[in-house]
Amino acid sequence: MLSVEEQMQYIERGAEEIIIYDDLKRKLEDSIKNNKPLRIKAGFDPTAPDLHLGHTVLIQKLKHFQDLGHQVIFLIGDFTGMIGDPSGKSETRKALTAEEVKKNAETYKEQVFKILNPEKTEIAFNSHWMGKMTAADMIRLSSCYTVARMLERDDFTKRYKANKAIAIHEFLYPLVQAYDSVALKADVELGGTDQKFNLLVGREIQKAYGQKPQIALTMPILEGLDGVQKMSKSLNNYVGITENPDDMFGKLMSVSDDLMFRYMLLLSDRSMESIENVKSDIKAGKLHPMRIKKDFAAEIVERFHNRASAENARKNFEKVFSKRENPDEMPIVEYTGMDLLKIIRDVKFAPSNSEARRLAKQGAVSLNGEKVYDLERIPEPGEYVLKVGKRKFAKLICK
RNA sequence: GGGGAGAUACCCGAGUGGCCAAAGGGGGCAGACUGUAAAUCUGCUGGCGUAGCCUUCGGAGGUUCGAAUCCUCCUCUCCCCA
Repeated sequence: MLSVEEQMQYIERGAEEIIIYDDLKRKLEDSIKNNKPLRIKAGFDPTAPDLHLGHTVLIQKLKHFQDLGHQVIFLIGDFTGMIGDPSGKSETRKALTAEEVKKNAETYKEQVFKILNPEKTEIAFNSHWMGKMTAADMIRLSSCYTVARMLERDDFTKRYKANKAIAIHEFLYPLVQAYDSVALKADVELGGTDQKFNLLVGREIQKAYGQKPQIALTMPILEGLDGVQKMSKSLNNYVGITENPDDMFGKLMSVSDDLMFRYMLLLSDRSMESIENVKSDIKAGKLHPMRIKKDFAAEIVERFHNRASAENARKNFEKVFSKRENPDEMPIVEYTGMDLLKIIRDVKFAPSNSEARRLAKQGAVSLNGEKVYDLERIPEPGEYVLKVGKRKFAKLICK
């Protein structure tokens, strides 16, 4: 086992904040002394089973702990998921059934184990203990925390001040999450910076239940492809880890140069130093940012797929976007006597006729490279490449 | 329990009887430019057989030639007082 200092160095890397730093050292010391691994908890919401790169920031940190020989606990918040959380700015989350949760959990495992070692990972569902909790238990739990302290949470304060609704059960969620730490006897809980409050509540509740408070370790929130808002599925600015190589590569290439460095810091294993070097080389004109970006995109694709598909994605990208050629592979569709409008609708290149007409009007529709404005037209029999917008291609066979 | 304010398209938000498919911004999409960068510029952004028609302004009724706008009831949210 590595020394405390060595472990700390590894743990600290990329972390936003560690509360309380010195306590973590102490826990590590004890762990070494007693040859007892620390219990590292991270919770995930089962409502969105598709993980994206934003989640992987946290999962990689879990992996670091795992590499150091600690016990990683992957907690699935199925209890909360089954209740459904109508809060927040995003649309109402619907309550999930037990089956859905189970299915989502399976998907989760599949994805997470691309990074974590399944043999060494403990998977927990909070319904195991939350489901058994009685109303009396819940009230007892609630009594451990005050409204004033609850309102310290940033988003609660904001919504409160902005006269937005806060439902009572939203106050309960942090408590439930905190109680998970009690049930799991967590030594450390990981979360994004947006989880800081909840992680801290965990400390308080653990104390109230006679446990030593966990260490709260926060990781930065990864910005989405827009570079401003956090990466999330609902904002559609994400790169899913199960996406196909071409999309993954393309999305990573569409990112701004500044964001690329940020991604490198949080998603790659490159050292801070090497990232700084690349940055200054680009500034000095020694390196072309596009080259670096391609290498980086390939690196990520390789992690979730393999080397061959990463290289293939790079080639496809260069072909379609750099050289403006057609991709090697595209869906083949066959029609007889159908006009373009219907064809475009049929291949789902446009969600409505109006939208298809709009696209044509704007010069976004082309057949064999020639722009088409009249969608009523029925193509002569033959083979065409139909292109709509920048990235929708189909091989069209008309009879 | 009492009093008041409010619910508008993906989001924010203007609109208080016809000129409203509904200003403006954000987002999104498309085109130009490029490194598919970013930034910028331009256009589009409910649906349909695009002439014109149909459905939309929390929900249900009503008044009116005509309602997002007026009335009644309902649902939900916020504020103040208790």
